[in-house]
Amino acid sequence: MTRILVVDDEPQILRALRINLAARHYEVAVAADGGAALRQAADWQPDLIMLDLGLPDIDGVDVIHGVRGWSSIPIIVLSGRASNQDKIDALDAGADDYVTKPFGIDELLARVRAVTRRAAVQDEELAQVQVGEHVVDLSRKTVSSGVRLTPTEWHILEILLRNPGKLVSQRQLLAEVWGAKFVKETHYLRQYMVQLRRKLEADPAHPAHLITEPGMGYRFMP
Amino acid sequence: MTRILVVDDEPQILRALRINLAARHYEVAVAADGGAALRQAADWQPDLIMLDLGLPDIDGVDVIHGVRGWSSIPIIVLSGRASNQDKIDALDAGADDYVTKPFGIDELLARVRAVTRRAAVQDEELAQVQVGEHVVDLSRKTVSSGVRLTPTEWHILEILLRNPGKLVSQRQLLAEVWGAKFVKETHYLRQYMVQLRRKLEADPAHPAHLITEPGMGYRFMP
DNA sequence: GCCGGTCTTGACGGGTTCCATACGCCATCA
DNA sequence: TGATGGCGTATGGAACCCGTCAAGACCGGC
Repeated sequence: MTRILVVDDEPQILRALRINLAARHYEVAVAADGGAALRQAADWQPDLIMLDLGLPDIDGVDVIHGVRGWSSIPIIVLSGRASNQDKIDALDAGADDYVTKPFGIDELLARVRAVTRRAAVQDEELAQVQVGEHVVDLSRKTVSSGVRLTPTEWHILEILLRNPGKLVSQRQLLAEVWGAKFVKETHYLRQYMVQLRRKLEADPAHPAHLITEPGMGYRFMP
Repeated sequence: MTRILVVDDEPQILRALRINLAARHYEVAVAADGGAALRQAADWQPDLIMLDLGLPDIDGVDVIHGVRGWSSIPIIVLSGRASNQDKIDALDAGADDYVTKPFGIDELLARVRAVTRRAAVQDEELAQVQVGEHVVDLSRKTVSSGVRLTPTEWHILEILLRNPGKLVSQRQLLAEVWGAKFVKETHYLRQYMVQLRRKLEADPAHPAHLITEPGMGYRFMP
């Protein structure tokens, strides 16, 4: 189910959007200011953000920057300001679409579908990945032959599998799984890479798919 | 260079868009009706399509369907019809954005950047450089034929490859890789240039791509 | 309160990478 | 022709990183 974070400081708009989106079977969370929005975006990991530019604490464009610093979640801007420069600033900051109030709910929903369409295509393609003898299903969180993974193991494996063939730095893995304060704790990774290889590799001592790049990071080889 | 196909039946709009886009260094092709648009899209392989809905031969939504049948090229719809249903139909047919005439050229350009941004991210990942017999992929941190590089080797090679044909001073290399305090330790560089040439050059004693400029620095020749 | 699974933390051996030193070659210039 | 400076190459030890084992801490369900 698609998770949408709605950010607006007007309670009645928040309420109207929540009801309309929930009726279309979206999962909805709300935030009333920029600080809450950034926190929610990080904690709740929405699939899309609807962002009003006129927030009480932080300027909307800065919220976009704040999110784009670590994520490429689609962002649709809702705004009362119809001026061209506002649109340009928001879009160039990293917004995916810009809708001017007042707007029809049906148009908004169509834009939501348009923006999420691409991301959905990519996710579906990545749903199942072959790792040696095993098939990993990322959306259903299952592995063939009854292999079971712990939450932390899933988290690490997902990051690696979403970047096939690409080097993923230890720093990035530690920051995404444990948080920014743990980027030096490389032995956490060593620990879990052993576990993953034991569960997925045919010969855990000589891994063929979960590869170490000494001094740099790890890599998933399809 | 980004290639944009502009589809509109009004010659003056076609002309205005062509001039404005060309001024921003986009490569532009035009089509005046739906048939020509579908042909051009297939033949010319644009990176983005700007599509007017009011075409003389085919309905704009059907043009979108025609393109989406075989491609996921980004499509921005330009339209005089401001009705909600038109927007919804176009977006659900597969358009990425919908702009209502009249529009500001700056807003349109911002939307072009927003729509092409995601595709651009994927293109960046094709940052491959040919070094003699080998192909170096900077984003994935891989070299063809199983050649492996250490972190320091990567660091030096990246700086050189990102400045193709340009002289990079020893001072700059030492400062970037080891820090400002090491700008005199030129023997570090000699050490690692040997290693890089051994791993990448066909004849390491007579390098063809990783060139020394005596007394000044090093240069990567494509 | 007990128990199983999971996550954190510590310690150790082996291998690789990095750094330091030494030496030979070559071009330039006196 | 000899001195000099910059460069390429070889080699050894130190530091670092990784994989592995093991044990304690934490957390949930029963």
